Amino acid sequence: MGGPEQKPVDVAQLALSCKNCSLAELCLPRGLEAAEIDRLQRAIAPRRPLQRGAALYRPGDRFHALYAVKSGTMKSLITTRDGEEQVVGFHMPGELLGLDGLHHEKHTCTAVALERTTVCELPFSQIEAICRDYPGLQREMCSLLGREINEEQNMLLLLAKRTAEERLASFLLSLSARYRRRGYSDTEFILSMSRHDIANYLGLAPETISRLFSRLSADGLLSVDRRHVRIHDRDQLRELVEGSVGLRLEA
Amino acid sequence: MGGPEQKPVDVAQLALSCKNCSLAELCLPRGLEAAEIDRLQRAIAPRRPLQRGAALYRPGDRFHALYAVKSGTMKSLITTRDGEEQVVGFHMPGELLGLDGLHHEKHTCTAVALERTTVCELPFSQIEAICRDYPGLQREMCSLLGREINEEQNMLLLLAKRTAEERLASFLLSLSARYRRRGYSDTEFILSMSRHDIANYLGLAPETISRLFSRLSADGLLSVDRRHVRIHDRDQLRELVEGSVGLRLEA
DNA sequence: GACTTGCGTTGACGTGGATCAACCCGGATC
DNA sequence: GATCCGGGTTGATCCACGTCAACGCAAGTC
Repeated sequence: MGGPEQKPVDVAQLALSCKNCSLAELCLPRGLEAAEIDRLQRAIAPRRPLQRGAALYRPGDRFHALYAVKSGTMKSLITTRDGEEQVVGFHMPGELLGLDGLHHEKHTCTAVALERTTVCELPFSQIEAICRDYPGLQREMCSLLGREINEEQNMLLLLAKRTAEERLASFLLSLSARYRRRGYSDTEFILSMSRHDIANYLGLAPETISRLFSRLSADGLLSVDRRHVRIHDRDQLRELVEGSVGLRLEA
Repeated sequence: MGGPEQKPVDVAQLALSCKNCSLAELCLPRGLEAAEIDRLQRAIAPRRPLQRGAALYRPGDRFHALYAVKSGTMKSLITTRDGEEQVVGFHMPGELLGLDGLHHEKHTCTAVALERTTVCELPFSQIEAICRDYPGLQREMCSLLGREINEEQNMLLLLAKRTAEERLASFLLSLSARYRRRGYSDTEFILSMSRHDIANYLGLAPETISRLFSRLSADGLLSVDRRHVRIHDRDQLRELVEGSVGLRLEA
């Protein structure tokens, strides 16, 4: 183990090749050299699609890989002893999950598919090995972990300081930006998660989410039909997030 | 750069030697081999103590090192454009800070000393270099980043789901456990942060913290005098955290 | 020892969002 | 097309906590 020739390249893997992947720009290999990408994609294990509701891993499962979403959406959640759940993240195509297993080499989250979802499996032992030879990937990994930490800190602020309305507006803008990045419309999209999941994630009751959607809708900021969302006034939505205070400074 | 002999070893550095350090067990080099520790400690830069209120780094500062607290306490906080602050962590002796700078190589937090505090500076370029040669340190770094992520996820749950009382109880137990780990009393200690900081960290108002201290005190769970805390009934404190539901299962 | 300053406490009061409950609706099943 | 079912909406009510305001007290500072 550790040599450059790990596995024979088979057809299934070629189909998953990072170069051919439409998510190439979003995924792990941002800013890596060709040789690094080559070796990384040789490490990718093929995986069958997950059905809606299926778990990719559960708390206590041995951590052996990171996962990149190819299509579909997943959620990560932690569970307390008495069965209470906290959704800690949603993962869209091109986004990574599994970092919760890095400590102790055991997963602490449950990862569940919100719809039919396929993921790339990136065996962690391979990532580690490549990191040793290519500092570029090591950098990339650190940056990625750092981003996760920064994002969770922003989430702490959201939960500690924001009103329900600000939280939902912020959530919608985040979704919107993520859809834009991968080339979809940023003003019209389908929520892949239930009101219940959104509420849980934002530390609110599902009823509150429902009422807020109605209010924002009545105010003309957006329209909602079931899980179909269309944003009409992104600027005003953004003003809600900024808490109406400040930021008029630079206008 | 990159060779084994980076700098001449001087007296100041010897004084900071990881081997002599009373925090040896708590700090980064847990589970590393002698050679790795040797090289790591040669990289440690000496630093003058920070006065109470002084900032170690600010948002936008170039990230070039991680810091381990040697004595004193620090807090990390993020700031919004309109000056709003969110405390995202407290750092006690033996604990690390600076991970917020890993993404983009710029810090996003402000790190402030809560009292006179000294820190070890671990230049990140050195850590990276050593990681390449010693897989043990690479593992350690990943584990450490993973722990940070896990802890922040637990914090999300705390903010999203817990009542004020549960939050404070949880915070006190966390402090208590951290004091114990470093050999201090876990039932009697001095809070190095203000009520304001605690409240901010826990997403509450300072008045609420004050009232809760009074109540817990009246109920005999603990006694407080200014910043001096003594825990009388740790079990009952723990019951508050568990939310009174469940967990009676295994008793 | 008077004066300030900043932190902490306590009380009175108002409210944002949780909770409880009823109902609606679209999609699946037969 | 009747039945069921899970998710979503809406309304009525309640309460945990924020807000505002007054006050206490320790530690400087002159």
